Amino acid sequence: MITAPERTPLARSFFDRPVLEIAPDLLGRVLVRATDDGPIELRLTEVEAYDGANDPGSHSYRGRTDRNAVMFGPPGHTYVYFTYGMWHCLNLVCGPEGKASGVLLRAGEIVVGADLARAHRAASRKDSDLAQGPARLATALSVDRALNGADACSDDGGPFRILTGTPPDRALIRSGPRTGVGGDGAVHPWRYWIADDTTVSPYRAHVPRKRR
DNA sequence: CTCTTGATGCGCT
DNA sequence: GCGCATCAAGAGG
Repeated sequence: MITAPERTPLARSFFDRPVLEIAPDLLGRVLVRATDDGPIELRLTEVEAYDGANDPGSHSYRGRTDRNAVMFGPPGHTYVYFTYGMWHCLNLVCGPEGKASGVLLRAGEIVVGADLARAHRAASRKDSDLAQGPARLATALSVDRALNGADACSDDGGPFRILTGTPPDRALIRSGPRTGVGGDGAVHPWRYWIADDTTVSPYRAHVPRKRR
């Protein structure tokens, strides 16, 4: 069978590189989420890099725990965590193995299965809102912790695949501080997005929560 | 459009 | 206990 080049799955070696190379290179790639009701395909428009070794913003900064264990495993797998008491966020583990780095998938454009995504995202009205933000993205794709550690680089019928897609012109790639990351982690411009794309989430600086 | 706030579970110190 | 890689609704401009 003939496979279009943009439909070629990314090899695991794609993720076995320094995370700061991988993160901008993920823009324009297509994440395929196979659900029981059918596929949902997401063109990535916004990501953030987390580098466990030197990065106080990373979940793996203080070493391995039960929660972040998959970040220390082989690249090309998912890392799903639960936050703010009600949301999930989806990351891709990057190599080299042992570095515990990863990329948070922050936003994208639903290119296939918008009806399925909308069913998961009852609050959304506009198509551009469906995956505009990390927890919205995970909700639209029906991702929770049951999918933590899934292999996204095998074609054995698992819940995820990642296709080559059509990366944007390098001139359209922007970078800046990561959303919601404070402290020493705020200095790194490790958020990457596609310029002028309506599915990119609005930037919010880190704000310590007030006591009540 | 922007800004504020409540909702909520749990990992970590 | 504190604080989080957040979202959605509501108020105000």
